[in-house]
Amino acid sequence: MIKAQVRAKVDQCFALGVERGLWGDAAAGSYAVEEPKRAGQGDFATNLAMVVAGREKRNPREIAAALVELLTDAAGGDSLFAKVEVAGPGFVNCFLKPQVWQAVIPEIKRLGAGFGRGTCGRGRKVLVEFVSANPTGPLSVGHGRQAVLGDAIARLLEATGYAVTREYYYNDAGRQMRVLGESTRARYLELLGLPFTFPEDGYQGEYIREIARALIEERGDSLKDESDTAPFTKKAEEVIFADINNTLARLGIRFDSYYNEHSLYENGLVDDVVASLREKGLVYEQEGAVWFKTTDLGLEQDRVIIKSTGEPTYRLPDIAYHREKFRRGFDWMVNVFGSDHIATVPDVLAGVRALGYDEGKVTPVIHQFVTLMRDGQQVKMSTRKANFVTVEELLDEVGPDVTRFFFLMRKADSQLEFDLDLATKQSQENPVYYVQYAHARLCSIARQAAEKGVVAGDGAPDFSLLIEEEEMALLQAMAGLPSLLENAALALEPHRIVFYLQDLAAKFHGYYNRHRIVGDDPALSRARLALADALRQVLASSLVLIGVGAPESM
RNA sequence: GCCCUCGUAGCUCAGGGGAUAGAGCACAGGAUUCCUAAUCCUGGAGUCGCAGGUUCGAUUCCUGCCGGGGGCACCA
Repeated sequence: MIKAQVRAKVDQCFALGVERGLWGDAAAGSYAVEEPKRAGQGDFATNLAMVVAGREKRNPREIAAALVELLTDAAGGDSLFAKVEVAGPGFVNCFLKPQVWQAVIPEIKRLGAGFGRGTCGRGRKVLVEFVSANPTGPLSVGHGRQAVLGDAIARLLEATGYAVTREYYYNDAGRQMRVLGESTRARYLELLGLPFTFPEDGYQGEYIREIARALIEERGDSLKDESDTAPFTKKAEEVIFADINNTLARLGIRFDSYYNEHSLYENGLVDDVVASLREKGLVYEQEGAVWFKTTDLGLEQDRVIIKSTGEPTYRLPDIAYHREKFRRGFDWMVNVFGSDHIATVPDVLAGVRALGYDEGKVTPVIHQFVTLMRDGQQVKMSTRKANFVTVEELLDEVGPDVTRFFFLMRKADSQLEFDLDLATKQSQENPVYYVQYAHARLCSIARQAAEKGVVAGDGAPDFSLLIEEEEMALLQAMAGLPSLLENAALALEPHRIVFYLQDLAAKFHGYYNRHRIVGDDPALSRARLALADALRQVLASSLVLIGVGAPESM
């Protein structure tokens, strides 16, 4: 990694300065090496001198000058640097020799799809829990965002050396499912022309009717006198789960495990949590309910964990579930969910802490809502009335690539406005096609070159011919993938990949329009072709990270 | 009332203790005898919500206020 090399050089010179008494070591670790935003400010810059000056009340530019001397001296003949200079209030700007950047091409060629991937996860086990929608209806666009976000986070972690498990947690018992069964029975009776009562808070979607219809086809009216809702619930769950999984499959999402809340009860793990908490004096009874004394754990109010009806609230199995995650040996647990569930976090973490586990290993990723825009108007959605837009419909309309890309265009914290007008555009300003087109264009160039008998691999391309401004910019952008990927993974922020792709595609399209890749000069053509091939690889690898296709032609 | 989150260009959003704050869309004009014009180039636009504080330096960190969203159930 080039940045790491520069960083190492700067660290080395900082230490050398300490050794020689040029400055103290108080600034160790608190200065930065970064890419300046502006052209002319070098490939990398460090604020070391300003940090030192701040601590020692000295003139930053003087310290910067001393640092420049060290960097140029210590560097010696085979230095990374072409030029190092003091700039602005005391920045030290480093200009790298072109060959340092040019060397990224053979590096990419050598590593192929592995370029950019890292090992900072060191094989640690991480559990990414997402979607976790109960099987009561089709996935809504909110679930869609979460599904895509969770999967992309999982991909980032895999690409940085973590052993990832994707898990879907669900509950197929309880009130919601009962209501689902009752709703299905009501539709069943309705379709048979029999008297029925639809539950007040029932599920009104058309999909319930379809399930009832399927039930009639299978079993006729044999269930008309059934007082138990179980057969209805069972059928509904079956159909809905199949539907959800089908939608997820269309998005390219596969789970490694489905964790059923019910199993926690069957194995006595829920009771066990209550017993453990009770032992620690964190549980008490009041008004027929069982309370968790979260105020003892620094929270504002105590919470009911078992209702007076004897049914646990969602908190209790959630705590038990999280304890199981720890027991299953995960080093890190990432929970992705919508901001409407934000309130559950502190209670569950308090439970985890109370049971003696390190809550620091649990990282919640909370995403804000999605609003759909069509014709400049917000599409009104209401789950209860079932006039919401499903992921399925979205996929029918714009396809999986656009769906995934758009859901990842914003950081999780931001509300996401999904512009259907833009998303359905088959051309021009649709950012998905913009990026994919760059990839397709590169493939096309390679095809054309092959026809003409020019191949990047012919002989050893002379990369020193790649000295155009646009070429340097592309090389630098490509070289930045490893650190970008690592940072995005650690921050659990896949949107950074989307911005990276758009930037890379823009740089390429600009380059393409200005310079001919396969031209009259064979040596230059080979070098540029090698650059194009590396770029194609980087685009493809980055697209894989967000689960979007890399078409070879469009 | 309390908690979380967001507030950056006309719109949608990146960025982030430092050097002239970015992109896309929208708008206006221009580019193709040549590797895909699903492309490129040029143009304008912002007191980075407001007010204090910390700092050599704040749009970035802290506090308060204002505004949008979400939450504060014996729903999940």
